[in-house]
Order: sequence, then structure tokens, then C-alpha cells
Amino acid sequence: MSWTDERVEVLKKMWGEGQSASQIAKELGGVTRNAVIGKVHRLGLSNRASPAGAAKPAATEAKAEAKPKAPAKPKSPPKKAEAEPPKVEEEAAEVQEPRTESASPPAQPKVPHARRQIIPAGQPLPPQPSANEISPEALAKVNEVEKTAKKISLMELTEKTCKWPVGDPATDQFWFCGLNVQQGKPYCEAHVGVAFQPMSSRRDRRR
DNA sequence: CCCTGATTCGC
DNA sequence: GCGAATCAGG
Repeated sequence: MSWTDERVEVLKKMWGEGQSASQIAKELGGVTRNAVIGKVHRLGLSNRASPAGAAKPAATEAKAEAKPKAPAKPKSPPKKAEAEPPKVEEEAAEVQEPRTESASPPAQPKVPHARRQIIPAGQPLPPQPSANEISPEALAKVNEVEKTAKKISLMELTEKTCKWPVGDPATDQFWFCGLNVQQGKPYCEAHVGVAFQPMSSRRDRRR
């Protein structure tokens, strides 16, 4: 595949939209994300945010090394300490909506229930927005995620699926988030946000 | 481990 | 010009 006019156009468009190189590559097909990035650079539309007098890192300038042998990997200090995930077990009380419906059971419910009101029985269910005060942002995010969650079952959980439990395990209104995990963590980004939040909120956004 | 973009360099 | 390999950060 070569960089035809159209393809370049798509590239520009998507890059402008903030799409990732891999996404663009996938869209275009026949190219890898490296190709996309390479092209992006050649087109001169790489980095966008450049304050005045931007410090040009370039870093390892005069490498003068024909043999890119860079051994000796300084390992990051092994840290091992995280908050513990919410528990799933625990029998809970009945908490669900009344079934005013009498007709057919939802074989493939297309209509998401509007309001979900979870009233913990009083036992440590997941860090629900009860007394705890988590980032309002994080909570909002979670609420949103729960709508779009994949709602998978226990047996569908994998290392890549968010294992955040939703609903009441004692009822059939229970599922796991199932979205893509936030690498490393057992939850998706949104749930990681409410799962681990020892202290200060995150504070960084730069590069 | 996954993913991102950035850079280098042989082709 | 192209893009795989590599690097560096999240």
C-alpha cells in the first residue's frame, strides 16, 4: 500500500480528530501504526501543543552508535501495595424493581432500566456512592460506564475484562462490568477510579 | 502486559 | 519517502 492522496487525507483527518495512530492504521488497512506515525511526522503534523520556545528534547543526540545495544535496564523500584478490590460475596437483601410487568420475560431487553437504585443491605458491597465520598467525577464516570458495560457473567471474566461487580449477586440483576481493563489493574479505567483512591487525586497531564 | 507517540536508520 | 525496530512514557 502506498500513501495515496485519499489515504493521506484520511490520515490527516483522523489524526486531527485525535485518533490514535493504531486506530488510523486499522482504518486505513495495509499499514501499521508505525507507518502512520512515520507519515504523520513526514507530513509535519506531529505534535500539536508547542508552547513558545518549546524545549526541543532530542535528548540522545549524538549517539554515534552503530550498534544500538542498550542493555542495563534500570528497573523501576518494585512497588507492591494497592487497595483491595471490593468483595462480591455476601448475601444481600432484596433490592430491585417491582415487576409490574407480566408479559414475556426479557429475552433480549433493549430497554435499559432508567433508574438503578441500589440500597445495600448494610454489608460491604462495592464502594457504592453511599457514605463514602469519592470523586464526583469518578462516580459520574462509573454511572455512565454501567450503562455501557458489557454486563458479562462470572465465567466470562478474563484477564482483560473489568471485574467490577454491579448489582446484587443474590439476584439475576447482577453482572460484571466487562469492559477493557486499565492494563494491569483488574478494572476498567472508570472503576479503577473509584476502586483505588487512597488520597490525593491524580495530578498530572503533561508530556 | 497493554498502549501511545517519537526517533532512528536501512531500504 | 517509507516503515520496522527501537525507544520512551503512561
